[in-house]
Amino acid sequence: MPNPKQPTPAVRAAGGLDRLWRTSVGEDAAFLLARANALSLAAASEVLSPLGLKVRSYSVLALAVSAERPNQRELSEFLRLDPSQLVALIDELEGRGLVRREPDAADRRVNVVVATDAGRALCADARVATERAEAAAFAVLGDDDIARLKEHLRALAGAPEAD
Amino acid sequence: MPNPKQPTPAVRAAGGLDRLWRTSVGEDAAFLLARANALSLAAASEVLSPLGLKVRSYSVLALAVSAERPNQRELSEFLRLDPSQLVALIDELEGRGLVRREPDAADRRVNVVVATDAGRALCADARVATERAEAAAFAVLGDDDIARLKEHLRALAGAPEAD
DNA sequence: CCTAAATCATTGAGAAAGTCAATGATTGGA
DNA sequence: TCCAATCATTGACTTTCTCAATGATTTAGG
Repeated sequence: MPNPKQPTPAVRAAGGLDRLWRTSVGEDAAFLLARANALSLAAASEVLSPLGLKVRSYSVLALAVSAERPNQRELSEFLRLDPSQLVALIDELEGRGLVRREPDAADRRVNVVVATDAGRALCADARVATERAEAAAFAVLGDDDIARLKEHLRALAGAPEAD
Repeated sequence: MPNPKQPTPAVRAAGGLDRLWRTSVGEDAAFLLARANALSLAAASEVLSPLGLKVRSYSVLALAVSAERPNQRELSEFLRLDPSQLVALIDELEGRGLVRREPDAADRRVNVVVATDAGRALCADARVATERAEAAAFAVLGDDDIARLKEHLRALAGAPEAD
């Protein structure tokens, strides 16, 4: 039996990365957040790609589907994207007929981004796909853990207090 | 008093983005994760930049400081970076004398990445800076909420079970 | 042994994403 | 009416991501 004090080459080869988890980095909340995010992002990307969507374009589409009629600046701020990235994103969605730029009646500088019927349909599909993927990614946690986690993330993410 | 049924232009102009939080996107765990991560990343970047570090290089440095003597493949897997990105990252740290590539005695293909004394010193500074920033970013949560959140994130991030 | 397949670090190229400054149209306030 | 601010857009530039290919080395099978 190998000496457990020093990790043997065999241990290092096996499952393998556990010893790095024991470093300070593995305790760092920012790192955990980044890693969890990377995994969830990868899971979502995978199920969205057959629909011709990326996580980014899906976020825009989903907000365009909502009744809130967001404009580009609001999307930019909410999604933390540069306004110029929004332009490209919306150009692409609009080119595919999923979304429309509607001039704001009250302010002609502003474009409101609205989903078309095709956009709504695709968004619905995308939503069931990502919800399934999300459920799988979060399956390591129990339902009330997930609920608690979401509450905490909402607070961190700067969501307004629940009414 | 304006009719609360329809958001008035005044409301939309004010704090402003609350109504987007009420969409399905604002309930999506993946979105919350992404947004919380973006904020924590921005906070860390800000305090690291005066030290000449980015979040990426700090992660590598912190792991190089640990006693675990990670090699490049392990760093790549743990940090979810392409091996080629590690090369560039380590080149830069090594050029600044913060880190050293040591040939692995047991396998000559492998480089172990170890921090120099200068690297340890800088990492210590960076650590207090990021810990302070992290504390500020997580201050909206109470201490035991933070502990719970970290547990959940560890599970999501694929950390091994605690012993 | 010896060869074949696999692994590690590296290079390089091209796509995607992020950052920033400048512009034209429009609005709102002094 | 004029001036500063705001919105969407463009363009340039940097950084990051993703992939395929390579040389050195190790491992496994015959």
